[in-house]
Parts: sequence; structure tokens; C-alpha cells
Amino acid sequence: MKSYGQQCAVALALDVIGDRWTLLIVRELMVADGTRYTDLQKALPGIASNLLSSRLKEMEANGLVAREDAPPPVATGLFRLTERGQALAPVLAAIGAWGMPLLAPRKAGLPFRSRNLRLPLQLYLTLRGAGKPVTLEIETGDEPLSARITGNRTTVKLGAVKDADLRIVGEPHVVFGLLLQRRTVAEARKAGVRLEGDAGVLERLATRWLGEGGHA
Amino acid sequence: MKSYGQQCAVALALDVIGDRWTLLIVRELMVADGTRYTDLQKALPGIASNLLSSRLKEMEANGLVAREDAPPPVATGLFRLTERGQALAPVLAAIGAWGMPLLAPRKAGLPFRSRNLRLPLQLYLTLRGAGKPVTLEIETGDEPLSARITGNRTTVKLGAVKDADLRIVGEPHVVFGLLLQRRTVAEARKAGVRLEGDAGVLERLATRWLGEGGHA
DNA sequence: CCGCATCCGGGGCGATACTG
DNA sequence: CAGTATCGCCCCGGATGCGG
Repeated sequence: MKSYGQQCAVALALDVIGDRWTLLIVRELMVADGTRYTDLQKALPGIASNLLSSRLKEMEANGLVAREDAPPPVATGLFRLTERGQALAPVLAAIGAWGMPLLAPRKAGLPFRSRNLRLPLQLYLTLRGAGKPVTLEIETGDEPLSARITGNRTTVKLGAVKDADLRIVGEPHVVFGLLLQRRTVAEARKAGVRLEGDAGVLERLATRWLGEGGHA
Repeated sequence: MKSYGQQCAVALALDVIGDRWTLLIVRELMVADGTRYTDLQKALPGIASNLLSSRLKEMEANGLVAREDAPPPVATGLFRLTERGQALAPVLAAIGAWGMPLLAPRKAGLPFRSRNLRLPLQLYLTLRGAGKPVTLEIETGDEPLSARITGNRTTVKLGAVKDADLRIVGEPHVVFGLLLQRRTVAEARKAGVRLEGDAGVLERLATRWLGEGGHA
């Protein structure tokens, strides 16, 4: 991208992260650090192969991404965020919070993908006070998710888990609203959400960031 | 811009604000709400006339911007941020904070413009505790600035002011570092900054947001 | 002057094909 | 699997024109 040529922190930042696809690549690496080229392609439907390739090179040159030559058995390269790349978390959080209302009017037929729940849960979901970590299994959209929420950090992975404290089953936007506390448990149940396990752990969850915004 | 076509808050947000120039237009309107077309051009060196025009239309269609048909005497149109547009402040704040370190290696010969100080001061500068508003006059870069910091809000305008509590004169990056509290008063003085007036008001200033990052 | 609309050259982007 | 190569298109940047 051509530089804006301004001595301004926003403009200089956009010189680096303003290219098409770049922030979405960061988003993907933020939630699944250590990712293969092909998995990035799958996570970013519509990106051209050459674009992904050149973006990754630029991002490496700009210090956002580091490539790593794989663990011994397999012979593939992995991409990781550097610390500087991780530092983009507040940027994604702010953009995501602002974009939340756009989720409401279900864009005619845009498919919902469970994977897209990973980032908001990782960024916004946290534990109220101290206490034992909470493990959730979330059954919505096209594939199951599991989330582990500790005091410091929330990590979300694709796939089920067996030792979950609570299993949540239901429509994507309702489950989303419940987890981000824009819907009460009662509302969620009424909208068809099923809770299996210790529903009490929901009391121990909190969200950060979400200012006002629409009803997801 | 072509949509990313993902049911994800970040992707949907970028569908709206991800276009080239869009966020810089928001930045400009954020700091000088009610701006004329021509003044936007001057604030965005390098933007093509047709691009500015079409961006403003898109932004209006997306509810970020409203055009207003001017106060009676003059016959020009003004552009304002809507509430939805104002809600992008945290996005610009996060991007700016991330981009701050990029300011350090003075991009070979990029001219420093005082106007570019307005946003960071407006976003990050605040008053410690309660108390009377503080008015600063800042003499650095290509034109003077004045900032009024109250409990709620900081507003920065181009041009001098007569009733300032404190006048600050010096090199841009040093003045910037002083105001954002990355340099002490002693360091700033040593770097050639002159303080005229009640230097004590500096004690009453605080900054928000700035995490770690390089030395501006 | 102010607020665009039009035209034109260049480059970034998107889709597909191809290779180690 | 992990990219590179190629090609058409459209967006962007720069200049000019034009009505109010």
C-alpha cells in the first residue's frame, strides 16, 4: 500500500495494517497462533493465494509475523504473531466492538461459522473475580467450540472437549448474546438455548469492552 | 470495497471502514467536526478529489457522516460525524496507540504538521481528578495550537489563544513526549522546551490508553 | 473559489493455473 | 501442501474541466 505520507500515528499505523486482508490475517493468528498457510486460506474465504503469500511477507518484513519451520515430524511452516503483532489485540477489540451492531441484520444468507466466535470470546470474555477456571463447550453454527476461561486469559479452540463445566446448545446469535451478556439466561432459554451441566458458572463470567451498541 | 463476506464483527466493520482514506477522514472530522470539503482536501494531502467525494458519499450511506447545508451567510456544505461516526473514537485511539512507536524513527523528511497533534491530545489527554479546566497554548511545528482540557473532554484548535494557563514552545516530538508524559519536565527543558506561565498545571494532566510502546 | 465529474495511466486485487 | 505465475479488471492517484 502506498504510504499516506503523514507524520501521524494513525496514518503510519494504517500504512502497515491498512492493506486489505492484513487485519483479518492478524485476527486469525490471534486466535490460533501457529497456523499453516493452508489453514489461513481456509479461514479467509476469497483471498487469492498470491495475496496471502505477499501479505505474509509484508507482515514479516513489518515485524508483525514470524515464520517458524515446523515441529520435526511434519515438514510445514507455521506463522506466528510477534509481540508487536499481539499488540494489535486492542485494535481488533475496538473494531470488533464497533462492528457488533452490524451482526444484527443477518446479512442475507451469509453463512455463520463457529470459528468466528473464537475472537470475540477470547477478547471479551473474562472471569468475574478469582476462582477456578471455567470450561465451556459450545454447540452452535457449523462446528463445536470449547472455551477455557481463566483469570488471565480466555482460549477458544475448535472441537469438543470432555471435561466441560457447561455445554451450551442453540442458535448462534442467541448463544453469542448469552455469552456476551446481552441476553439473560431466561431469555436465552426462551429462545431455544439448552444448558447442560453447571449453569451456575455463567454467573462467574464477565465481559469487558462492549460499550453500548446494538443487540447481537 | 468488496465485502469480505464473513459473519464476523471485525470483517463487517472493515467492510465499512476498511477502505483507503476512510479512517483518516473520520480522524479529521473527529477533531474538527463540521468541516468543508476543501478543508478535508487540505488535511488529507494526496487524496484525489473524486475519491474524497465518493468516500463521503459512502460514509453518508453507511451512517458515519451527515452533510449539513451550512450556516446562512456562507453557501457551503459542512460534513459532520454522526453518533455512529463518533463511536469510532476508540478505534482511532487503539490504532493511534499502536502506531505511536512508528513516529519515533522520523520518516526521512516527512514534514511534521501541528494539526496532527490535535487527535492524540484530544483522545489521550485528560485531567487528573477534578478542578478548573486547563488551557494550553502549544507552539511547535508549523502553526500554533491551543488545547482546553476539562474533566469531560479535551478540545484542541488550531491557532493561538490569549488566556492560556501555560505556553509550551519547543521541538514537536519533545513537546509531544512531555504532554503525553513520556518525558519529564526536566528532560523536556533539557531538550530545549520553554514553559511560559503556570508550569504547575502539567501536574494536573493525565493520559489514558498509552500502553507501552516506543518513545515518541 | 467550492464541490464535484470526467478521463487516463498504473498498480493492487481476484481468480485460475501451474510447479516443487 | 505451499506457494509462484499469469492475466483481466477495477480501484486509486493526478490532472483537467465545469457549473454554481
